Amino acid sequence: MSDPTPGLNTEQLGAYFALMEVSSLLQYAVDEHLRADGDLSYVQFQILARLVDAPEGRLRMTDLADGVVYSRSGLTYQAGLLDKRGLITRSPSPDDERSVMVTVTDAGRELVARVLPGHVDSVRRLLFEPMTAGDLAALGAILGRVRDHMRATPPRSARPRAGRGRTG
Amino acid sequence: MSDPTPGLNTEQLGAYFALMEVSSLLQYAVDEHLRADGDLSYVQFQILARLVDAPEGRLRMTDLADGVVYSRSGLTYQAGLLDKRGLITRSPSPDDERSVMVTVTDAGRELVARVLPGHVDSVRRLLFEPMTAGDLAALGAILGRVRDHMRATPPRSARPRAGRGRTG
DNA sequence: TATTGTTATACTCTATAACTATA
DNA sequence: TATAGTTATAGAGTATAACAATA
Repeated sequence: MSDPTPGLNTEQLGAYFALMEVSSLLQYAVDEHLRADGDLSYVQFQILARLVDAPEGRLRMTDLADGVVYSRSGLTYQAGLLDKRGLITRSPSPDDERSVMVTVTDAGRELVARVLPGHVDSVRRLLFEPMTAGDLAALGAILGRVRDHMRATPPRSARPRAGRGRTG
Repeated sequence: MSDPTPGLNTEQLGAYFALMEVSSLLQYAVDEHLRADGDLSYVQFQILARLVDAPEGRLRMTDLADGVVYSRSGLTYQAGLLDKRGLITRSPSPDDERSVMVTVTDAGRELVARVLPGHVDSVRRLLFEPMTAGDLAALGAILGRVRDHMRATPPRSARPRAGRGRTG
């Protein structure tokens, strides 16, 4: 990786490392906040945030698993934790008896509301503070394109969609 | 997060989400490869790569812990695994009897060499394929600046440097 | 006293596989 | 048969605290 980089030039290598370090530091900082402010992991926050954003505050387990990179059992585990804390409820779906509807409770909404300002504040301080308006536009455009590309690129060996990896 | 976003506008939110998703997908893909090609986790690869890059292929434990986001005990654990596999050796430092010098073995170097092409290839396919030369330059510049900013920004409550988090 | 590193330990998270039930 | 979800279980990883040795 010093010089004889087989395949990536210096500029690419720098961008790659910067990306990984930035996201890792950001992830770390955000996670720390969520834990301190609301005793939530990043994953748990994502689940709650998705529910808060969903119509009527509810989604099926499958829909949740589809967004959060996760195995089904992992989601069940996390949902169990959130359920135990009274932040969500789970009930059988009327449409499809196999499905489980997950619903945010008021307590869940309150927690998200309580935690969001600090979360957003970290992101602004760490990520956006050193950026110009032009940087923001460029970054958003580039990363948006990359994300679409990644979503469209099969993980080398095609895999079933739901649960982006290692589905049991 | 739907509309009444307290503090981040739509553009910022989009860039933030894109960044997190891109890095998460990339991390995931790269990790999968390292495991398949060399039975290495990303962290283990980072440790080996740093050693390969170091003069004479060796670093003190502290220097390693300083680069890889880690607690000391976590590094000891990982070093133990790499040691057991014959990829590194550990020996007391002649200078400072407290320190431990970690050295990559030939087997360690070979493994890194074997794994690197696939690693680099994933990164190119996923991250750089959809980017123009201009994109690359812009991304590198912006993220480089952000990284420097993050490194300089104390984690809200100042902390000792080594072991970027929760040092005992 | 501060620093370096290890150990013991407990805990969180994730994945796998087997299972139930509905479709 | 395929899909939705749970459970049991095992394994990887990480943090904390106590510790030993050296500075």
